[in-house]
Amino acid sequence: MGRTSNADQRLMDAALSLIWERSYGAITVDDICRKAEVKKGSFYYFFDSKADLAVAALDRYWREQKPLWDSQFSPTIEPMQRIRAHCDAVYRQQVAIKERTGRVLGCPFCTLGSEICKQDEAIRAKICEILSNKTKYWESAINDAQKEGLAAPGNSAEKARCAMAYFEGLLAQARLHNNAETLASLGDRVCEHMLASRDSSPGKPSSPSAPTSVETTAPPVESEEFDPTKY
Amino acid sequence: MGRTSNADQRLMDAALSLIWERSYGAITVDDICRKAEVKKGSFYYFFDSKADLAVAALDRYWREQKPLWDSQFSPTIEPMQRIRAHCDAVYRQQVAIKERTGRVLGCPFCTLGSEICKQDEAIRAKICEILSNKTKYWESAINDAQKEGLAAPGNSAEKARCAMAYFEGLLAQARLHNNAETLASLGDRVCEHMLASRDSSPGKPSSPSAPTSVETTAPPVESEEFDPTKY
DNA sequence: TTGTTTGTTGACCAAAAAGTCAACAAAGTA
DNA sequence: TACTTTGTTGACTTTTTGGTCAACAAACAA
Repeated sequence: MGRTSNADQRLMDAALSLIWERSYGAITVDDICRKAEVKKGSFYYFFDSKADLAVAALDRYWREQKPLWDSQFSPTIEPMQRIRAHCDAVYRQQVAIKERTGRVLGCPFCTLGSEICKQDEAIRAKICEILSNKTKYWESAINDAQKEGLAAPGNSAEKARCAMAYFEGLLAQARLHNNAETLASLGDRVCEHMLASRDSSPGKPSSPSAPTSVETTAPPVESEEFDPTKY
Repeated sequence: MGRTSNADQRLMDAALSLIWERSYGAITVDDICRKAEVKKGSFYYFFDSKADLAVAALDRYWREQKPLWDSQFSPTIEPMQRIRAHCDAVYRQQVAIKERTGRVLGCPFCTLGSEICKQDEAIRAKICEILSNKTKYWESAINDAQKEGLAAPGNSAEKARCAMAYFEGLLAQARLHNNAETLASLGDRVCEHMLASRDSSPGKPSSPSAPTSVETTAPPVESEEFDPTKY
């Protein structure tokens, strides 16, 4: 066997919380080691780099959260109630986080995803994978709600994608303004949105373009030379 | 008078485009100088730090964009058409950006705001200021639409905030997945959202809590010690 | 032409960051 | 007990980054 350790787990915990609170680019390997109370030598014993650790930390966090999602989105619960309860839980989570850290932190996956989507493909792919899993819970609830006439008809995958965009947009706003109270009505707003939104492409029965697919076409040329601001 | 220069403007342009394409934390002063073709000595002649430059760059970009917004949201245009045209323009902009850079970049203000909201108060405040300006255009269009019965009644400031959250959420999603085509229906979705969404607080005629106000209460204690992941 | 103001440059320094490694320590095992 | 595996440590090197500065250059004014 040999010596045992949980230093790798302490590193993942520290990395996730620092990334969530600050940002990926703002923290260093030393910061993570300090918070985890692990020496740098041990860091490189377990992980190749900060990016490598980040992927592991995200994966671990999602695996930790999954049972909660399974219970919140249990088929034994009324479909719209699943989403409402989830939103309420997220609201309470953000309030609690603010009480401890002084800050509303929003969604770590979306915040980090926006930050590094160009920088690190492994992290981006992991975030897409997790978000795609989350979407399945929403989609399933919407399907069930539609069968009972509790949600507007239409492509449920598209509806889930849009509802989550709305949900995540409100979370990002709360983070920026450091205001959790705008999330008090999160469940109301999101449920209302799904009740109302018609399908944007009513003629098409099945979606021709997979919405979760990743379109990572190569840049046309060295992107260093281009200037996105010229529009 | 003395020698003239546009190095400060080249620096602002370079900074904005690098931040937009990559992220704030991923770029260095040297990166910015290289792209702007300015030596580091000149950088520090004009700006105190990367954060200082970022604030100036954001301000400059918004002042450049404002005339476009004024024309898109002109009162001479049908209120819902203003929002639709704006969404369409953003869609086309993102397509064009992807063609040149190989990437859908989303909204620089929201991406950066999410990244640095805890890190740099000056940048955060500037972003809030700009976003608050943007909200005014949406709010005014919604007010006019409500007068004509083209949008659901209710607190227009709240409605503008939520519509923008939805809009920005879809943009962030497009950035993460590097897929501009999900934005093709941006205008449809956003307009439908505003047509449908009732007021979340129907009893209250005026909003008691200002939604744009920034709630920056001090952290309860050294936030270094806390762990947001324990929820 | 001299002087003043404004901007430019490259060499330089200091600090911070990443990354390496030989020696050591703890656990189980033959 | 000796051996093997697994993990820890702190001192170390290298690289990157931020930041400074004296000397120089261009523009205009007296």
